[in-house]
Amino acid sequence: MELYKENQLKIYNSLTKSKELFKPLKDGYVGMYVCGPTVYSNAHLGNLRTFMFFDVAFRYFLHLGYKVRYVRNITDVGHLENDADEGEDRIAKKARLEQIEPMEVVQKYTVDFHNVLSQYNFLPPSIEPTATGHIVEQIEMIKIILDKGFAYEVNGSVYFDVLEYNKTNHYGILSGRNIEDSINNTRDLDGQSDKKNPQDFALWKKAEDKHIMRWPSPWSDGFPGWHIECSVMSTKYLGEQFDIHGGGIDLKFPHHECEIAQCKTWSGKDPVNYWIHTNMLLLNGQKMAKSTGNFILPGEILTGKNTILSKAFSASVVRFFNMQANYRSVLDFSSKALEASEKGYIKLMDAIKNLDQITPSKSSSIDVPSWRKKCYDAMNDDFNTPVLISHLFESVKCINQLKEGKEQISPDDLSVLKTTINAFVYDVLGLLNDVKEEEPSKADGAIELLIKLRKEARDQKNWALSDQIRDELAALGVQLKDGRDGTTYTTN
RNA sequence: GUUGGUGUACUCAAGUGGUUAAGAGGGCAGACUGCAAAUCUGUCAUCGUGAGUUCAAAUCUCACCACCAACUCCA
Repeated sequence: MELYKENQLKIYNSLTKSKELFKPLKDGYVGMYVCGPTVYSNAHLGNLRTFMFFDVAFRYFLHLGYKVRYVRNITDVGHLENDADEGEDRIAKKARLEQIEPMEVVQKYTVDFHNVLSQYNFLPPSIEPTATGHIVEQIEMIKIILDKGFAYEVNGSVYFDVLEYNKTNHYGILSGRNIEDSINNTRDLDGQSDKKNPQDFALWKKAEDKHIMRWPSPWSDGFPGWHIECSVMSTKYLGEQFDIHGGGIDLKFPHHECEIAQCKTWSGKDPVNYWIHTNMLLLNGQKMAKSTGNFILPGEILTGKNTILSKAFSASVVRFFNMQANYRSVLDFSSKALEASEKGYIKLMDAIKNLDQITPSKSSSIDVPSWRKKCYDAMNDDFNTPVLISHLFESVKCINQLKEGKEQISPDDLSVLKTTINAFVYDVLGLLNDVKEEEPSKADGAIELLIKLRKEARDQKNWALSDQIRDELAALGVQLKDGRDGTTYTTN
C-alpha cells in the first residue's frame, strides 16, 4: 500500500491562511508548479531556499508514493524593470550591459542555475519550461482575455483591466488587499503610461526599435508581460486547475495575484487549490536580494571564497541548516548559525554510520514504531522539517546508547530504524553523506597501524608517545576516538 | 500611510488553549578516560510590554513598543 494512503498530509494554504488536509484533484497524483528564476544573474542563497523547500516537498510526495508532475519554469524574457511597465526587459538590459546576445545571458545563467542545483543535490523537476518557448501559447491566452473584455490594447501593447476584473472578482484575494486601498495608496509614478489605471499590468508590450527580443503578434512586434508566462505554462502542463502553486512570499503580490486574475478570466475557474509561499532568508538582518547587493552565492559557500563565512561549508550542511527552520519563518543566515548546524549534522551522520555496528537483541527497550510515526507526523504537519530533525536527533541518542549497550533493539526494530532514518535523511531531506566521503585507501591501513602502536604504548603507560601519535594525527585531520571496544577515528 | 508577518534561553529555532515550553549549537557539573576527545547523564527560558477572555494561554482578544516584508524588479 502506498504510504500516502496512511499519511494525512496537511498543507498551509496561503489563500485561506490555514492548514488544510491535502486532497489532490486526482487520487495518487500531484501537480505542482513553482515560479523559477529569472536568468539574468546568478541565483543567490535566498533564491535557493525557496527551491530547496520545494525540492524537499517534491521528495516527500515521491516518498509517499504519489505520481508527481513538478513544473518549474525558467523566465528568460518579459520581466520588466518597474511597475509602470515602462521599463526595459531585464534580460535585454543585462545583454546590453554585457555586450552579448540576450540568449547568451539566458544560457549563461541557466547553466549556472543548473550547476548550483546539481551541487546541492536537487532532483530535477518533471518539466522545466521557458517563457520564450511558449510565446504562441501566451499570445493565445491574451487573445482570449481580450475577447472576454478584460484587457485592452493601446499603441500595440495589451494591458489587463484590473478594475473591470474586480467588478466580478476580488483582485487581491491572495494578498489580503482590496483595490480601493491600492488606488488610494498608489505611490507617485513618474513617466507617462498607456495604462488606464496604475493597477493594470502588461500582457503584451510593443518593442521599441532598439529592443532585440521581439516576436510578432496581432498587436505589435513585441514581447509578453511577466505574469502571463506562469499562467500559460502552469495550465498547459497541469490543467486549468491544479493542486499546488509555490514560490517566494515576495511574489505573492502582484505576481501571483495577476496569475489568478489571468487564469480566472481565461478559464472561468480558480486555477490553484493550494498556494504555498516560502519566507525570506535574511543576511545581517536584511532580506537577501540581488538589488541591494546583500546576498551570498551558493557556490561561494562551497568554496569559502566570501566575506561572510569563516570557512567553506558543504552543500549538505547548508541544506541541513535550511531544514532546521520552518519554510514559513524568516530565517537568519550567519556564519555562527551555519557552524552550529555543521556540528549537529556531523553528529547525525556519525550516528548513521554507527548504526551498522549495532547488534540486535531479542527484544527492544525502545519504542521504534512510535518514533517512526512521530517522524511522519512531523512531515505530515505542513512539511515540518525542524520537528522531523528533532526526532532524528532522538534516534541519534538511541543509537549511541545502543552502541554502548545501554539500550536494546530487536532485529525487526533495527531494520525499521535503519530504513526510516535513511528514507528521511537521504530521500526526503536530500542530504548527502559528504562528511566521510573518503573511500578505503592505503592511509586507512597506516592509521590502523598507528592506532595499534599507540595502544601498545598506552599499555606500557608510555603517555608521551601515545599522546604524540594522537596529537600529530589530529593535526593532520585524523581524530581518534577511544571507545569501550577500541579506538576508531574520523577524518575531515 | 495601506496590507501581511515576526518578537520564545547566550545563539539558531520548534511549539498556536491543558502533564515537567522540542531539537541543535554553546555554558556548567558528573560518569567514562592515564589525560583529552568522542559518548552518556544532569542542568541552564514562564515565552516583547500592559490589560482582558478562560477552570486553564507562549498559544485567543485589545492596546502599546520594536523589528521585518509587500505595496517598485525580487525566491
